[in-house]
Amino acid sequence: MFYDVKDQLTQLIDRFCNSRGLPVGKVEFRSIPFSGEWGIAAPLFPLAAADPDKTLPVPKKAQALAEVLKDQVADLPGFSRVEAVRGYLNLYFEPRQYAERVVSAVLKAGEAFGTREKQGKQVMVEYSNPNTHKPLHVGHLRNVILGGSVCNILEASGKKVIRANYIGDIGLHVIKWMCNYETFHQGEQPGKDIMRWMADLYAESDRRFADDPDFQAQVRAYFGRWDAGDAQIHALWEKTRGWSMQGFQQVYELLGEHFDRIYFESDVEESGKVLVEGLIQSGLAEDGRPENPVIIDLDKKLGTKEEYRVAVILRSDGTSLYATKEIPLAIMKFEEYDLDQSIYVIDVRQSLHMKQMSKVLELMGYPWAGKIRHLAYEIVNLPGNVTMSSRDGTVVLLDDLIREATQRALEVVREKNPSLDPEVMQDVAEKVALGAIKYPMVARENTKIVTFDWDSALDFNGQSAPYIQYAVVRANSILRRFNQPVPSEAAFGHEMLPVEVNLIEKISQLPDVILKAAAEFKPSLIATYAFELAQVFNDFYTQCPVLSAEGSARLSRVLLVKAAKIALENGLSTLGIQSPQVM
RNA sequence: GUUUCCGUGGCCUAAUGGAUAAGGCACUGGCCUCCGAAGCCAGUCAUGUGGGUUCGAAUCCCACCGGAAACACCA
Repeated sequence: MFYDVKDQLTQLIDRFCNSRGLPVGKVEFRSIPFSGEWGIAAPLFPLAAADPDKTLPVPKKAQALAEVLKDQVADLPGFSRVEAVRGYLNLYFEPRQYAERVVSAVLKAGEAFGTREKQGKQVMVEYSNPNTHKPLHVGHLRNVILGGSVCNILEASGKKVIRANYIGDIGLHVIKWMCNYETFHQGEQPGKDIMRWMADLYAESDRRFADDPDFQAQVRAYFGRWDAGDAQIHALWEKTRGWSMQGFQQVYELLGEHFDRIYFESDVEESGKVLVEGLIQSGLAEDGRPENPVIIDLDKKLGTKEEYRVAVILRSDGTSLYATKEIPLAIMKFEEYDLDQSIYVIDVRQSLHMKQMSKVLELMGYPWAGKIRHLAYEIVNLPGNVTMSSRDGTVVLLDDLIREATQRALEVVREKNPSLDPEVMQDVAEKVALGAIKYPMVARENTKIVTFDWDSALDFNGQSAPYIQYAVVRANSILRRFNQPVPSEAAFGHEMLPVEVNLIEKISQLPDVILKAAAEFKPSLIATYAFELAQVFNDFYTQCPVLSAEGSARLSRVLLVKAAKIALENGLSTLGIQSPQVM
């Protein structure tokens, strides 16, 4: 916030540098540690190091520069105090003015606080990418929450975002499911809980396929009929895929996710095969059929060594692969939309494939190939660094997790707040449970493995979404008791406590945090910020009376509480986490 | 073998190259006649190893150690 103040300062420092023959642009601002008093600091070491006059060591030179600059900036308006300490020029804001500016800006912007005007071209983010006929597990959750959150953050930073979902609706897993269904569950219909039903049948077909050679043979025959275009099987496929999509839709609604464009794997299979033929014609791809697959030897083409390896783009029997379909999909995206960036939220294990794909597109001559970006994230493991495996039955199904967490949250709400209306209770429990589940998925860096364990997933204390939500509820409680309309212009005439200043400072950081998170595709920055803001708010809450405050402090603090609540809610919402008003 | 990612207290995590490395969990002890105790306060404990770059390194570079992953027909 308050770039104008920083601009003024920068100009002043630049003029100073010019007059002294020092390089311009060496001075950046950061905040002063050890708060209590709000201000910005300029470390002068880079400037000191750039000074051609080397008679003084850098730290001493920095201190000398700070002292000279201190006098120059002494009469800038809006600052209460300037000091030169250990090579830093520290400027302390006039606290009242500062408080009024921050709080008024937040109250005025409301839900839009922290978001920027739309600017620039649109960005597509592909995420979620589930397979039909299969259950969703905690690994899928990280993808959905990370992808959705990145979309929210990009939107808040001013980008137009297209949310894309690429559905795996064909392949062996689908054939297995249908073959099992037709043989053992002919005519059955999904109940209300479609995902659970589909998942149970998938597990059953998977088990049969692994254990029963007869069933395996049956599935192979079934696959043959599918390939031959059997009308009955295709009709069943359409129907069962529809069930799966309905199930996904239920989950997305529960998670608060939506998509603007859905691509199906089946849509790009044929065009992929056609493209492969073209690649063979143009000499980029080598056709090794019938013994070997169709490949592109990228290292050979590029003269690199063990860097791009060999991309296999069509099986030796002519059937399609992952890579076969990725190429037409990427093209389709750029044909349909004028994109500034095409982002793929896909786990880190596919890094080489993503690298190969964008290189192939580049070699094919598409000028936009460089706009493709793989947003890699690490997988979700179990304690002891155990990978979840459906074969070992160690996967944690999303369904079970949500159910369990909601149940647990409901018990806690009932215990903490027994007088609530049962419907409100249920609503609160869902928001708390979903928040608790989502938060760990975005609270660590994308490249770090998330370890899932039931204890911490169901723990609503400490650094967690419920902790942050609780701060919102406390703030709301004060506002409810205040029970008067809150003006959007703040005035701070009273002597402020350090906790108040800290809170204001933290609130003011949200816009910058969002911009940084957007630039780096890191929701974790906001997750950390929101928690810290909640901590500072709790500090304020325990140390600073609001409704019982004397004189003008009362209204000022009410306004501050409102501003804090807005910042907390806006931070959470970019993470896809809702804020209950009571809990 | 090649490449990528990770390594911070007992466990998990944070820190635009900048000031005294910040939190959470767990553990121990305290705090509800006072705006909601899902909270607050207090206490013990940390940058894998060795070099280098820099005025300054958890952060950048090199080597090594430890863990994970990818590397021609699964996605």
